[in-house]
Amino acid sequence: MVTAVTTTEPRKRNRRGEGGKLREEIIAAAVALLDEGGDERAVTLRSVARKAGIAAPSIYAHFADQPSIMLAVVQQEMDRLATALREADQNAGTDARTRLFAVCNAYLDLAREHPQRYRIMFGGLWTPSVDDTSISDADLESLGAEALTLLADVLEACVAQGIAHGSDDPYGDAVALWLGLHGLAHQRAVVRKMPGPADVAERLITALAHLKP
Amino acid sequence: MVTAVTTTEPRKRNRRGEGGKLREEIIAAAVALLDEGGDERAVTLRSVARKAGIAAPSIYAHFADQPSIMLAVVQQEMDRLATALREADQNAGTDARTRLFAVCNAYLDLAREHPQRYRIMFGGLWTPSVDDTSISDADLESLGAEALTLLADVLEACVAQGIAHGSDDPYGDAVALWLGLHGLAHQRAVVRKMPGPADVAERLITALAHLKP
DNA sequence: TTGTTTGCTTACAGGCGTTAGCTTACGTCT
DNA sequence: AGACGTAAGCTAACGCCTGTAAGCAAACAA
Repeated sequence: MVTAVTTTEPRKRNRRGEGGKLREEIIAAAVALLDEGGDERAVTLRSVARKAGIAAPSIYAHFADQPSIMLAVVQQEMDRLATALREADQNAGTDARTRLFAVCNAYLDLAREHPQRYRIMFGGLWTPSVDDTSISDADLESLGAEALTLLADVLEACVAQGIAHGSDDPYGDAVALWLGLHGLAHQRAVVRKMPGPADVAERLITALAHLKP
Repeated sequence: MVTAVTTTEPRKRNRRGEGGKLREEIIAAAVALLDEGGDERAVTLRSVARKAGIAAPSIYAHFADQPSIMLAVVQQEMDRLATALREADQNAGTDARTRLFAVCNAYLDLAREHPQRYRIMFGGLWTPSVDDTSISDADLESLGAEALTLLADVLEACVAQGIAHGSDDPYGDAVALWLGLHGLAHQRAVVRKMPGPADVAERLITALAHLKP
C-alpha cells in the first residue's frame, strides 16, 4: 500500500520560474484535508504532502516547518473572510439595515460553508512559530481590526439612519456584535446540530446592533 | 480537588476496593496537563500516565482508549460548570438583575479561570468514540439544555420583574444570550488579550437579555 | 494458601518531523 | 546543436513519540 490511494498522479514538475506554484498547492492541499471533515490533527506535514502529490521533504522548500503551513492557511482564509465581508457590504447598497444583515450573514455563511476552516482560524490551535516573519500576531489582529472597523461603520450608519439606538462607543458595540456572531458561528462549526430557534442569528444581530423594533 | 499529581514518585498502590481511585487520578492528571498551558495535543495517553505516575498501559484498566480520557474530562468539567451556575443563581437572592449577572459572570469566570478546559469542552475536538456508553451526545446536550433552562428561567424572572422587555420565546432568547457569552468566553480562552472595551460582557448581557435602560 | 485485584515491564508496529544527499529537467549561453 | 548551471523535487534514513498487546509480579483479602 505504498502508493497513491487518493488522487496522486505522477506530478508534472513546475516550469523554471514557477516553483512558487507549489506553495499554493500545498496550502490548497491542507485546506482540502480540513474540508474533508478531518480536524486539524489530520493536517500533518506528511498528509499534506500526500494530498499534494509530492514527497514530504519537498515542503521544506516553501515552509520552514509544519506549523507554518497552518499559519499560511489561517492567513489565506482570514483574507478570504475579510474580502467577503467588504464585498457583501458594497453589494448591499446604502440602506443601513440591509448592509448590516448582509455583512453579518456573509460572516455566518462563510463559517457555515467551511466549518473546519473556521475552527482553525479562531480555535487558537495553530501555535505560531514565532520565527515566521511572513505573518504575525499583528497581521491577524489588524485583520480582525479591519473587520471590526467595517462592522463599526455599518453600526454607525444604522444610528445615522435612525434605525438603531446610538451609543457613545460604536467600536465597542462592534466588538460585542462580533462576539455574538462568533459564538454562533463557532458553535455551528463544532456541533452537528444547534439547539434553539432558526432565527437565532437575526435575534443576535437585532439585539446587539440595538435595532429599533 | 484531587491532589498530588505533580511529580513522578514511586506510586503507592491502591487498596483492594479502591482501584477506581486511579480513574479520578488519571482525569486529574489530564486536567493538570491542560492547565499547565499545553493545548490538547499535550494530553496523550503516555503523558497522562507520566503525570499520574503510572505506566501507560495501566490506563487501559480504566479507559477504553485515549479519546475516552478526554471525554471523561469534558464530562467532569461540564458537571463542574453546571454546578457553578446553579450555585451562583441560588446565592444571588431573588433580584432578577442580580441573578442574571451572577449566572452570566459565573460562566465567564469559570471560562477565564480555566481557558484550556473551556477550549476542550466547547472546541469540538474530543472526537467521541461512539462505543463509550458512559457518556454520549445526549448527556452533553442535556447538560447544555440544563444550563439553557436556567438562563431562560432567569430571563423570565427579569421580564416578570419588569426590568427587561418580554419575548414570546424566552428559551430562544436564552440560546442567543448563551451564544454571546460563549463567543466572549471562547475568544478570551484563545487569544492572549482581547481587543475592545472592558465592559463588553456587561454590554453583551444587557443587550441580549433586552434589559431596559 | 490461594485467588484476585492492581499495576508494571517489555515489545511491536506505525506515524511523525526533519536532515542529507541525489536525480532530473529546464532555460541559457556559447 | 550541445554543454552547463541551477531550480524542482525525490529517495533514504534518522530518532522520537505514539497507541496498544501480552504477559508478569506483588500486594491484599479470604
